[in-house]
Amino acid sequence: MSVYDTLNDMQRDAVFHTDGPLLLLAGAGSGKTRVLTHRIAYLIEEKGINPWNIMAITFTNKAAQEMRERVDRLVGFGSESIWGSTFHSTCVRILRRHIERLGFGTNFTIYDSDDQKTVMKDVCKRLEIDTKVYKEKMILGAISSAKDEMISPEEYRLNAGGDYGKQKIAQAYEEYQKQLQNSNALDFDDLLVKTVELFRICPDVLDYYQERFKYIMVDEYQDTNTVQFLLVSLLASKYQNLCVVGDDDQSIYKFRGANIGNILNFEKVFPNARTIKLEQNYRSTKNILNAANDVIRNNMERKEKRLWTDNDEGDMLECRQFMTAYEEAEYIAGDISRLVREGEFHYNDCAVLYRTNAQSRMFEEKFLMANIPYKIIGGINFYARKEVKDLLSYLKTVDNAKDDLAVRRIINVPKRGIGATTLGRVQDYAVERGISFYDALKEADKIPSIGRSSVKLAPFVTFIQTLRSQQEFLSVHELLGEIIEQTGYVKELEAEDTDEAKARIENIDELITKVVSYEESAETPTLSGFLEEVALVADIDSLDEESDYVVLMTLHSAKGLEFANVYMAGMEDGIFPSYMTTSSDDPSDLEEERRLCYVGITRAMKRLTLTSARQRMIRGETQFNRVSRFVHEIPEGLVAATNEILPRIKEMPRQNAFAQAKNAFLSRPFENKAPEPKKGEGLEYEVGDTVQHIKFGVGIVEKIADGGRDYEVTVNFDKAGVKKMFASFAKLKKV
DNA sequence: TGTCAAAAGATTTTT
DNA sequence: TCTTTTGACA
Repeated sequence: MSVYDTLNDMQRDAVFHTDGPLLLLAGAGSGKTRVLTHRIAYLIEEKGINPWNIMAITFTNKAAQEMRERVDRLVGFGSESIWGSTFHSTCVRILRRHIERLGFGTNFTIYDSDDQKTVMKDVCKRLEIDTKVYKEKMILGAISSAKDEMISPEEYRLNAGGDYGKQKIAQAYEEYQKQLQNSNALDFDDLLVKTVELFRICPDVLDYYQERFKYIMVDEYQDTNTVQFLLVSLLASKYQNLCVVGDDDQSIYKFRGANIGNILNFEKVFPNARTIKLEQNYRSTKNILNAANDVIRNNMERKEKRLWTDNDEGDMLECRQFMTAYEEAEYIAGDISRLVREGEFHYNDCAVLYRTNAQSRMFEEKFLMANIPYKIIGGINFYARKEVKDLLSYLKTVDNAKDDLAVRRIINVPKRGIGATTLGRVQDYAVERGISFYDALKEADKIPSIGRSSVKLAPFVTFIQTLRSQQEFLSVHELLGEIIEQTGYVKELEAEDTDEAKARIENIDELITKVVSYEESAETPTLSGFLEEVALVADIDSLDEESDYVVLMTLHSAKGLEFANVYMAGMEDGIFPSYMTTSSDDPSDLEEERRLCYVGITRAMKRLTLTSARQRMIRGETQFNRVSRFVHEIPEGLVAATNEILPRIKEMPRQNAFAQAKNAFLSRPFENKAPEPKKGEGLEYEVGDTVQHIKFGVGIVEKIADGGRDYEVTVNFDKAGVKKMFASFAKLKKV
């Protein structure tokens, strides 16, 4: 009996197929993590591969950590030398060693989206781009998409042709890259782009990593974009030992450049690739899985497959509509309280999933009132909060004074009486001489236009220089402490004495905790090391299964997780699927939403509740929404409770909203206004048969007529008399 | 240079 | 609705 005997045939196939390219199409809950960990274990134990030669790319840092732990349990050694991380952190690690070949310093900083926006604002000002016409965000979006496809500024300009707008973007793109280079900074996309560039320009470096990563595994492959694909194929091109795991039905990041072609064309790029499908689900009950299957079935662009499970039928799905989002949240809070009280679930078995982060607020409020421990994942990244970023900027300035953004962010925090005019003059001086902003500050007394303002700048420079000189004998948390002390940052907040200020102090305390725990866990803790770790953590990485709390997050964040008891909230047309996709003329947008719904449903192991509200406040306006079309795609037979709304109306809708409101009130779950044609399947009864109807009772079929898309059935009911109805709608059962 | 109020913008999802 | 940005004024 070996550990591999517990796998099913398909899984075992995948584990034993170690050499040559392998495409693993793994449905939701089909045990792909098990396959990956066993595969790694097999490589190490049976094939004698050095763990050092194995690379596993996962979607989050947490997933990588988990994988390592599980391999450790199987093999007992070597798991720590497996290279397991996300695409982004992999690239950072490589670039820290070799980026000098591309003209950057190895201590480059990583710009987050806030930083990007600041740079872009500056670029627009410099190029005199009217940001009312070309929004910074839109330009950045265009640049990001270009980078996803490895399009350089020059190429972008050439592709733009005579299009004035695109020419402008090309200009901005070029200038933006120049600015980043000057600041020795890379944005998220650059991490990938520069790594591919590095491999292309330096075959010796590529060769080194090809030798290093003889066995490569990529998880969540359906969400990789073109650059990521290039990166992987470059690395794998020598030994071809590449195993990618994905599920086209769970591709939910197209908006971020994910290229589903990476899955669909895998066999073309690697002609001798083997494909293995995992279709047995081990996670969910039959009812939940069937619901998921019936929803995803409506997508046209997909590889046909149907997951199955040996698990029990399980409970029916719950489906509830409420008057307001308020009541919806109250119900979910109450339901969780009840289930925990009755001992059926723990808090950490429960998750509330929603489409947009904004929806979390209501739940937070209700959970607080109901005394339910909870954790919200996502929203504003911890490290993006103002107070945290301020302090990090100090650390960054000490670490790498080329990071102009960090320097400029903190130069007047706390207030040092340094204004925009002075900063502009320093900036001009820096540009003139081709030196960094900070270096210009150091020479402030030599800048003639500044005059007496240089007196204000000097203490700042001295402060940073002092910290730098102390850096070698201070630990990171001592350094941070010094900054907080010297700047009086916390003192200032304490003086404010507002709830908001208190929350900020808490965040700062948490930052200190994070620094300390970094120093405890890292082998050789350094300032740069800490800053690097911080730049790439996702909120989801902080999720911990040990703590007993309910998790609240977006459907996107939920990918790859599972919970015994799942609530999908805000199941309303216009929310989910979002208004943007329902009004889009590209039907594939809606299909992505449906995949997101599929991801949501398949997170649930035992119990799934879908909720919606008839009226909901959005941006200060009351909206009336119908129950989501996705809910209608779930067969009635799988659902227990449906619409239990009491017809009480708290306030009359405004006149102009009346028609909209009427529509919403008229819509009920499961009353499909356009029933799915099920003609092809035929009917289980014919003329003369006795049938059962859910409402009208027993009757005899008198006539079946071809009604075009559906059959029109005439039935003479014992009690209700003769009725005409559509077959797929009436759901008649033969008795 | 700093403060306050008005105006604009946002809400689709994220490394 | 709530937050962020802008602009006027002290």
